[in-house]
Amino acid sequence: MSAESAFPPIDHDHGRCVDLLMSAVERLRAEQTLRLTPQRRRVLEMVAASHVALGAYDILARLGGGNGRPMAPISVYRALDFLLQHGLVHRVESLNAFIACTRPGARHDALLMICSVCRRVAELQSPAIEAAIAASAAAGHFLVTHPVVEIAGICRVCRAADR
Amino acid sequence: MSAESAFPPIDHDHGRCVDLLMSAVERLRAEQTLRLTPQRRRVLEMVAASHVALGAYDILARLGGGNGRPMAPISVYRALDFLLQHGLVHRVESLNAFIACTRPGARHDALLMICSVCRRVAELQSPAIEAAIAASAAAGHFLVTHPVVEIAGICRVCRAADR
DNA sequence: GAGCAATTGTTATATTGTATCATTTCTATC
DNA sequence: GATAGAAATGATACAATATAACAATTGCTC
Repeated sequence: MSAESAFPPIDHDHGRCVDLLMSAVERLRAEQTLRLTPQRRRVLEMVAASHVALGAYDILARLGGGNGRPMAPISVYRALDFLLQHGLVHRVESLNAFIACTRPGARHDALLMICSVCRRVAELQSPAIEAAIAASAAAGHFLVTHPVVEIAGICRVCRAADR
Repeated sequence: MSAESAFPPIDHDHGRCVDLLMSAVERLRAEQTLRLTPQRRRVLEMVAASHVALGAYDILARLGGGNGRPMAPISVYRALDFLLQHGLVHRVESLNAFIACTRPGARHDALLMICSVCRRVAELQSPAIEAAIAASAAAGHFLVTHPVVEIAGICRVCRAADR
């Protein structure tokens, strides 16, 4: 996702975002062993449907009236763990929340920008940041397993709206 | 703190680390309005005494037998908030925990490396990482207020011990 | 359809963090 | 030193996030 499209207008057609993600997931599923059960799919769709990071209990609340009785928290966490492991969602550590991955299939660490006004989270691509982290780590003989980069601030849309 | 000294030997003289921090804090306090009350000081010393990030409830447990009855959680959080605001500790988002700042006085965002083996956390200085983040943000017209960088991995000491 | 692994259900509980209002302590000023 | 306002702390309750443990079910393979 380019820097310019990272924070789309608030009222854009978000259905397209979801469709893009789900079709990417379909491709993955067709190719191989991705057991995307109905529950997992519902959680993924829920996360994908939001540009705002959702907490596990947000998801839980919105899934309530699905089939029968509401899911237990542990079930949501289990679904999220699965989705995390398969690179379909990212955990936002500084929010204790989750956001859909914009590049499913390409397993990667996430660089996130988090708008403190509209609360939306955008995924960023930056070889420069990754390289700088790798260089620092190497200098300290530190073996990187999972870099977390979460940049809090104000997105271009909210900055523009503030004038 | 240089990359080489970021993760000192496990058995180094950690008293020196604490002393260095506390004397830096003393200087701050002498210079100006830093109301370092006994409670706040005890929490700071507790955090400074550990290379491992401490959760609020860890601190709570260790402070128990101080004066009279144990502190309430809210008191620990209040002390931590104060210390955060004055740049004496950093919050480790991915651990829900806190680590002493190694450069008190110089208000700054923290770049952290977190060893998943020994659980120690080291603060890193890297203009390159900061510049790369600033550049990415600028490209996306994103106004950075608080960059979070927490690099999980294995420190040089634990890597060496693993051979 | 029998056996095994993976998933989900159920219940309970652990961990992390805040809200609210009362009380105490500190500081500045008279 | 008395005193009033601000800052800090105490006390109680509760909210929000996350996991443990074990039972039941589903799906896959033979």
